[in-house]
Amino acid sequence: MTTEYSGGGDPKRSLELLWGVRDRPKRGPKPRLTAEEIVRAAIALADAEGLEALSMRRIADELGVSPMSIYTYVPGKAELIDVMVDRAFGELTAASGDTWRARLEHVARDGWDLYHRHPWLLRVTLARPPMGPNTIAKYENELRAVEGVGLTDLEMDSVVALVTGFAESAARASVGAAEAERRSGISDAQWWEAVGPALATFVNEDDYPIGSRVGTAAGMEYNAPAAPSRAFEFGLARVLDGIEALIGSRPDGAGPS
Amino acid sequence: MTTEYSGGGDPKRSLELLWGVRDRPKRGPKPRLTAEEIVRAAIALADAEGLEALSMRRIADELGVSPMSIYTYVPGKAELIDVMVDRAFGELTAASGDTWRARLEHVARDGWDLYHRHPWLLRVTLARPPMGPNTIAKYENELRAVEGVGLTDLEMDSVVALVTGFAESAARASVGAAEAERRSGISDAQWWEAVGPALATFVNEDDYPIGSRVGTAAGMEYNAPAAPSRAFEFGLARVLDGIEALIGSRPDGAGPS
DNA sequence: ACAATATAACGTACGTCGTACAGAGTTTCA
DNA sequence: TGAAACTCTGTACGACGTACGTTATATTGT
Repeated sequence: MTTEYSGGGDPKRSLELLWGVRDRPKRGPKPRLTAEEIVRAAIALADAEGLEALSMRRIADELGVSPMSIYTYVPGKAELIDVMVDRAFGELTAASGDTWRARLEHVARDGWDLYHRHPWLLRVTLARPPMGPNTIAKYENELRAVEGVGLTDLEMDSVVALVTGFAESAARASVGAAEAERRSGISDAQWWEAVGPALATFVNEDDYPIGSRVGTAAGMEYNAPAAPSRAFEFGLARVLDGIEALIGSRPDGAGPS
Repeated sequence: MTTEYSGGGDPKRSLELLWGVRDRPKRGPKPRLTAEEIVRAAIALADAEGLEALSMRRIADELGVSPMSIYTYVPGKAELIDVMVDRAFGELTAASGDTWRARLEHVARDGWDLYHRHPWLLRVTLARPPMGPNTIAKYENELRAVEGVGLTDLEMDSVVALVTGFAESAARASVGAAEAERRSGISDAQWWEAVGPALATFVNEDDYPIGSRVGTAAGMEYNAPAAPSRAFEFGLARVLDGIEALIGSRPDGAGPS
C-alpha cells in the first residue's frame, strides 16, 4: 500500500478541479458539500493518519455522507490527491532574502517544513505534476531565487531541481524515521536493542571495521531527536557550497540582490 | 497503492531469512521451493511489472504453487520485500578509484544504475533498513570511499548519506518520468500537448514570467530522452564540489588515495 | 399548478488484496 | 506402527476503488 500516482485522469476535468472553476448547477438538490471541503477533510485525514488511511470510505465517514457521494464532486481518488498536493503547495512562502544563497536556503527550509507538516506528500509520485495554481506559483517562486545571478535558463532549472530534490530527500529520511517509530511503537534505540544482539550472531564486526566505527558514532548521535535536522543542515550547506562554486565561476559572479 | 514498509516483523525471524540460515527440517515432505527462489521470482516480477503488480498470488502463480504455500518459506509480504531489497543491494560494486571524488562518484553512479534496474526499490521505505549481508556491505563500501580524507566519523556518515540520497532523488525523478510514460501510454511531449492548451485558459503567462521562460527552455531540453541523466550529472558535480569545499578546508585536505 | 429535466445521494456488487485458519497429504523418528 | 513434524491447499474475512442503477430533490418551461 500507499504510493499514489498523480496526473492520471482526464486533463480537462482535473484542471477544472484544480482551478476551482465549478459552474454552479442550476437544477437538482442543493449540494451538501463542495470539492474544497472534501479536499480539506482528506488532507486532515492524511495528516493525522497517513496516506494509507486515506480511503474514499473514510473521507465519506468523516463528512457524514455515503462513500459514493464523494464521486459527485471528484472524478476519483487520483484526481482528489492531485488537488490535495496543489493545496499543500499553497502553504509555501515567498523566497525573500538579499542573496541567492539566502533565498535558496529559504526554498529548502520551506520544503523541509512542508513535508513534515504533510508527510503524505512524500508518498505521491509527481512525475506529471498537478498543474494547479499553487504548483505553478511554486515553480515561479523557486526560480525567482536564482534569477539574474548569471546562470542560463537550463542551469536555473537544474539548480532549483537540485535544491528541492535535496530538501525532499532529507525530509524523506527524517519523516521516515518518525513514521517508523509511530507505526511500530518502538523507538530507534529500542529497535536497535532488539536487532543488534541478534545481528551480532551473524556478523563479525572485524569484517566491517569502518562501518562498525562510524555506525557507532552515528548511532549515538542519531538517538538524539534533532539528528535528522542536523543531517539536513549539513547537506544543505554542502549543496549550496557546490552551487556557489558554479555561480562564482561566472563573469557576473555574485550577481544582483 | 504501492509503498511498502520495511522492518515490520519479528527481528529474529527476519534476520534468519536475510542471512539464509535455514536449518534444514528433518521431517515432513521435501520442500518444493526455497526462500531464495521466491525472492528471485518476486524481484523478476517487480522488475517487469512494478511493485503494484507484486502480490503473493502472482508470485505463487509464477512458481506454480498455491498462494498460501509462500507463507511456508516467508512470514509475510513485508519480510519478503526486506529480503528483495537486500538482494538488490548485492548488485552494487566496490567503490574503487584513486581519489575520494572518483570513489564517491562511483557510489552515486552505481546507485543511479541500480534504481533504474530495480525501480521498485524507490517505493520501499527504508527507515529501518533490512540488516542483511548486502545492506551492511553497502554501508561499509560507501564509507570506504571517504575513509582517511580528514573527515570526522560523523561527517563521513553525513557525506555518504548526502551522496546516496542525491543519487536516489535523481533516480526517482528519472524513473518517475519513465514510469509515467509507461503507465499512461503517453509521452511527456504528448501529455504537455494535452494539458498545455487547457491550462492556457486558466493561466496568464505574464503572471509567471520566469517560469514561462525557463519552463519553455527546460521543456525543450527535457523532451530529449537523455534529459534525466543530464540532471543527474549536473547535480552530482555540484554536490561533489560542495563536499570538496569541506574536505579542502581541512588540515590534511586532499587526503590519501 | 404541473410535467420535464437535471442533479445529488445512495445501495449493491465485482474483483482485487494480505493472510488467518483448518485440514489433508507426506516424510522421518521412536 | 504410531506419533510427530512438516508441506501444501481451499476457504473465508474484511478491506479497497468504483461501475451501475435507482430514488429523492430542486429548478425550469408550460
